[in-house]
Amino acid sequence: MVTLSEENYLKAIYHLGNQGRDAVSTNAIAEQMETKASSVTDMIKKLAEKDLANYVKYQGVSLTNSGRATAASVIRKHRLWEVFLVDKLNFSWDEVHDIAEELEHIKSQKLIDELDAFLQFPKHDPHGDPIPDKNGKYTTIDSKNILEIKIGSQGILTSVKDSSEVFLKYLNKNNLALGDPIKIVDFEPFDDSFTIETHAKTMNISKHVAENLYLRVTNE
Amino acid sequence: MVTLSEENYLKAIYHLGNQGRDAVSTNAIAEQMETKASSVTDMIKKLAEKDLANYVKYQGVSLTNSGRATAASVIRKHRLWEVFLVDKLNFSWDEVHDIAEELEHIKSQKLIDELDAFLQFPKHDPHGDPIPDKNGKYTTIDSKNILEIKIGSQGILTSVKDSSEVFLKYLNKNNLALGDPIKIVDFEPFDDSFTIETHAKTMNISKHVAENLYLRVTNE
DNA sequence: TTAAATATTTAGTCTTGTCTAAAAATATAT
DNA sequence: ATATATTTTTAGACAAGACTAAATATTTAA
Repeated sequence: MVTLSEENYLKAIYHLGNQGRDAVSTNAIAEQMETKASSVTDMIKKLAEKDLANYVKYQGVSLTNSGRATAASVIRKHRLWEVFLVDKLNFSWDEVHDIAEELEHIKSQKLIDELDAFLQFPKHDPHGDPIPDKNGKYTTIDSKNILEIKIGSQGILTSVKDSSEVFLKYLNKNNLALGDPIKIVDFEPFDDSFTIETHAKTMNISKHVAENLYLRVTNE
Repeated sequence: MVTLSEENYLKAIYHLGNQGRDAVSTNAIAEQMETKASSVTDMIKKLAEKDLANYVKYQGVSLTNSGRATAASVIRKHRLWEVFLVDKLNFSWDEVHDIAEELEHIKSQKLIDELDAFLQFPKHDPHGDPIPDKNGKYTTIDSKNILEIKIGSQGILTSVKDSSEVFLKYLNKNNLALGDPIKIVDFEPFDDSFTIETHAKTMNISKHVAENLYLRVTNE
């Protein structure tokens, strides 16, 4: 039996270290989970005890196959519930994260299978993140963030890295949504900002915004 | 902030004592919640401290308006989620209770409002129990259990008192479902059993079954 | 290659919710 | 009306999960 708190730690380790394969530091987990390093050490020991994590003192932690499967399952549930909230219950993409954080811990295999079918087996959540299948596998779209794309290229906005409410509301305000075509028009070295063109509008975005927007490049 | 455990105690008190208005004994709560009387005493003190319950030592506990509203809200969520599981996700009525016990604690007013609308504002859950509205109010159907109904009367099965899996599976096996017309054909004083007629079939049911079936009498 | 800085772990404490065993109050029965 | 039984509360303990402060490793820099 995996507790709610253990599931949250597994998720953090999964996200921080290449799906939990790489060793992740105690401090990195503490920061991600907004908790103290000593609490992390305590929990890591419990995860190792349950064979969910590989732990060597002072050397960080990685996930076992079992831990990775559990983490992927929680993430699958989180993202499916997000799709449900947006597609069926009229939530917007900036409102769903916190509720999905609760729903992801509901324990029922049939529930998640039926929900998946009800939503017609979506492949991505409302922020463009891939939804793992029952075996934890998912296909990643070949997309790059704007910092990595050549000036003059065009692409389709496929996902956002930061899913926080404040960032998503910024995108709403500027009429940017997943699926929008975007062209990288210019780069300004003084402040590392970009000029992009979308729909009919041309706008300037900061480096901080640019690195959170991922495009599937269609035209370079 | 009301914790998950507090919500469960409020629900128990609500169910045991006329929507929490009557004083309920410590032992009754302990039995309902499958816990120990000493644990109940501890929790009751916390509920009283938070002004969710009225508590006088050795005299039982009842709910305050605030406690009653919280309990009704949890029950509302439980029953709406049950409708969701049955109507949208192909669950049968004997599979939904345990999952709804988890879902009822998800905290989001918008979630429950939107779910209610998505389900088209259902008035009853899959077991015929009424769903409280946003203010905790609900209308009860005028129904009676079979022990209270005259021999020869007919009615429609509107709800079941026991929602346990084992009882519901018994009803499934015997092709009894909410909405079915039922006629009380005979009573056998030797073992307090009843003969009932439903659809084309005549069957015998024990007293224990009879007292868990509620009918809206149509014809006496 | 040591000294200083940083990261991690340990030890001890706290809160929540539970438990057992004992004490106290209430209810029941002779 | 008093002894017995039952119910309820109290006292003390425990597990999970978190925290602070102190100790120990590891990393970085002079």
